[in-house]
Amino acid sequence: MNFRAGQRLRRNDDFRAVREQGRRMDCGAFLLTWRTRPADSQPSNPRVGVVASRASVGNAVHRNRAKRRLREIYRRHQTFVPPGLDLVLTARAALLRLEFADVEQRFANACRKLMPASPPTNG
RNA sequence: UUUUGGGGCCAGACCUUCGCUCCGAGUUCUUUGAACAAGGAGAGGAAAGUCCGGACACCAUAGGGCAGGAUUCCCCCUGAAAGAGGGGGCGGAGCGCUUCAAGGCGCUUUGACGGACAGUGUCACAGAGAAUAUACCGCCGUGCGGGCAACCGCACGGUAAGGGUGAAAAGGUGGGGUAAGAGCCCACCGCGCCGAAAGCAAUGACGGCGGCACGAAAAACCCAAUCCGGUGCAAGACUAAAUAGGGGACUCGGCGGCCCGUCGGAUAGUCCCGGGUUAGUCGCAUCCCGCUGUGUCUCACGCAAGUGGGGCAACAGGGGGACUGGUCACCUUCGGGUGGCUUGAGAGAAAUGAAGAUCACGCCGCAUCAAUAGUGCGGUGGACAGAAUCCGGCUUAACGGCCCCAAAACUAA
RNA sequence: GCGAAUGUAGCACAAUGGAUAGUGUAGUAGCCUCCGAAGCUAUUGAUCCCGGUUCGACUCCGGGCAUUCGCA
Repeated sequence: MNFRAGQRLRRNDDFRAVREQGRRMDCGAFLLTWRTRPADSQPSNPRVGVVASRASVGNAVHRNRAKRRLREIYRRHQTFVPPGLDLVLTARAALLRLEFADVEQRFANACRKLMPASPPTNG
């Protein structure tokens, strides 16, 4: 199960679009934000961006660690995410205190709710 | 053996499965190019803070002066340089010994360690007096008055010994001297000046002279000496794409604190409004060797420009070697060795991760044992912290372990 | 990453190196009022931290911490 740079959000515009037009779900350890890409771009694999701020997580070591855990969880469960979606995972303070399996379970539950949803797009 | 202080080193090891970044033999797609991929490499002692110093890049050709900033420079050594490191000298503080005391000697520790007769300013409160010293109490003398007297009061003088105030009271201690006192005189000490053994030097054993003339603070302004052009890899270079050859205002400008000087030139420059691009590549990666060039130091020749010799190694180029990891071949006393080839973290919303197992280590509990140790079982812990242009320092953070040195205490011989 | 600036009561600001660090507002208690508001009186509360210079530090100097800002 690969997870290359092409599957990640790399532009500031992408992050801003997800944050302004997307829907949110609080999963305790992290905040899940998602948005369907516009119809003109061909439907492809979902993309994801990971955010861990210094204020909520801590110093550089903890920020890197939080992002690695979120990336690893997404890598294992990316088949649950429908195509054509952009996700943003924002780390919360509790992320590094919880067990890895616990956080993994929370992401799987969130993806199950994600399936039937049809998030609004601004045409 | 324990404790304390100082210095140095390490920052658990190994295996399995999946994954990330870079390099990539090679394979496929008949090419430009794209996809897949064996294999290899992949965080620190502080990568941190960004406090100093450089390299490198651009801005003027980086020149002179002023302004501004930094440092102290008491000396020697190391270093490319440094608010860098090491050693010494000098001073402060503490402790011990000694002295009547001042002081001296030893040990430890510490010092942003030039200058307070170049100048300006400050020293609150308290206190009589705080920098041209000062007479409140006290001490002493003379005169007058009172009292039998001891003595008391007043006035005029002398006096810095004593009290008291303060952070600090204008050399200290002892003796002589005096009406009482005072470097007024003497001895020792301190201080200043001169000479000087020794030492590369700072410094200075020791000797002589001066009777004291020199309060603190320059981390107040300042003065002296030395150094510094500015900006920082988001420096900067190149390629591609896109938009526009707009509108308005002003003027010689480049010029970065200012001036001189210098350079360029109206098809010029600055500012504002509006519009567009904000994509990619390079910069961007081990260490050593002086071969060539740059730079720098030095010696010889020369009036000079310069020429020649030698030293240093920060930068550019080229060559060679070493080390780390890997691999292949050979040898082997099975510890390893020799040779060939290859590699040297380099991201860009930013790679080194996730899960599991074993061993070693620390701590806790239980069992075994008379007790400790040891052994067994179970639990638990591993900090501080993540490269972002590179290098030399400084500072700060932190769990634990090992080694060395010094001091003290205890035990044994 | 590189480079700057600022830290004083809960909040907004003062203080030449020298009394017990002030002012407004907020808080608490009391007075006033039928009850509140306003007003009056009293009171609590602070120099970001650690060192150094000085007789004496919010102030001067050094180191740390925190916050804010700028640069393609």
